[in-house]
Amino acid sequence: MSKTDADLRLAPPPRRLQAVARRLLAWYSQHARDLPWRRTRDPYAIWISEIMLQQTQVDTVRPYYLRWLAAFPTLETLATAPQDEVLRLWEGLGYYSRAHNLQRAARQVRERFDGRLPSSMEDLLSLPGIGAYTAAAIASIAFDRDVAVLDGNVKRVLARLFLYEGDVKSPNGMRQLQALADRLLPSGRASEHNQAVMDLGATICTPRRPACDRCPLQTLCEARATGRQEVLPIAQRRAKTPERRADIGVILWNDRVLLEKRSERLLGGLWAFPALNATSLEETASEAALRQKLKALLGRVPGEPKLLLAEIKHTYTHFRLVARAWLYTPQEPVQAAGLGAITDAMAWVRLCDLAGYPMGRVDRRIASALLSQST
DNA sequence: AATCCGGGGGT
DNA sequence: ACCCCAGGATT
Repeated sequence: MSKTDADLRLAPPPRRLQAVARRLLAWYSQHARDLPWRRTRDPYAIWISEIMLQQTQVDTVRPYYLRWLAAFPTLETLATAPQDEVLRLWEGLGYYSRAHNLQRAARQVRERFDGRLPSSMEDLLSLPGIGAYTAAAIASIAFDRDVAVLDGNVKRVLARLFLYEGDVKSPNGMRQLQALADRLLPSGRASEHNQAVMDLGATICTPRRPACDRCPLQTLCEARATGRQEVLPIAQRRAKTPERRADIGVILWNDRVLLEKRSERLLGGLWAFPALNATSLEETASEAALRQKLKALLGRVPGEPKLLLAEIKHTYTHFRLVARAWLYTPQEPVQAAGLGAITDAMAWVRLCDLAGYPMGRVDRRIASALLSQST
């Protein structure tokens, strides 16, 4: 294995690490944020918060966390909840596999660990949805284990503090920084220490325009000393997202609309209006092609679209979607053929019940447009 | 190692 | 328009 120049410099002496850790704890004792999941020692509640906080900011998570704990106060209530209810409470947070994995893990904990969340890294890592970061966070915060977390905040703080100029998102960068985080961890104080580094990254050592003048580590920071705090950490840029188009069918029959339950990985388990997605980047989806799909679903043609209900642009992680939602109001009864095709993955849903069906952003906005239009 | 997976917030 | 976020799973 070859080490890069960036790696070679990443070996601060123990004395300096100690000084950093000491100042961090002192700062945290005065400036810790008051967060709902810091008012509990319940491992289940801490687990929920950590899953919600994956790739999601504190202010976004806060209301979801409170609502979730009210609906599912214990691991047992989560394990036995209907999937639609779990997804409904997750709706809007994104990365819906997190919600699926939470419930799968809750059921595994019931079977394998007597209903109590395990405290060892090995057992935590064996649960779905729990990776290196989350296992370390739960082990340290809920169980006071001496393990160091490494998340986006920690990577940024360490890269600046110790002038790490490698790619912090590469496997090698992760390895180097995890080793450094491990060395920095003061024994017996993992919970406070980990949260201190993350709070510092979230409030002082921010991605842009860090507030070095308020930083407890300003005199110990190599990036600050060399004026590099705005350019570190270095991470590879993501490619530009392509654009895709879709035509979406809103079939209104009496006071009901047809929904499908998605089985794809994207938005899996959520309900959606029947859609025809363009298969290639250049191809334009068309209302005519959508009508063919709807005919297959209904067993008959849905008729001409009554109107273009909405045009919605939405950005996902890897593409931008431009979607047109067409409203169809078939005159002939569709239930004879339609209900024959109804499975667990399809439903004719009353307009007043739409809120109870978990959906992604695009379909929820279509549902809102439909509700405001039909009143 | 690269790609997929959402949605919101900040600049 | 672009980057970031208390990342993990899959290929």
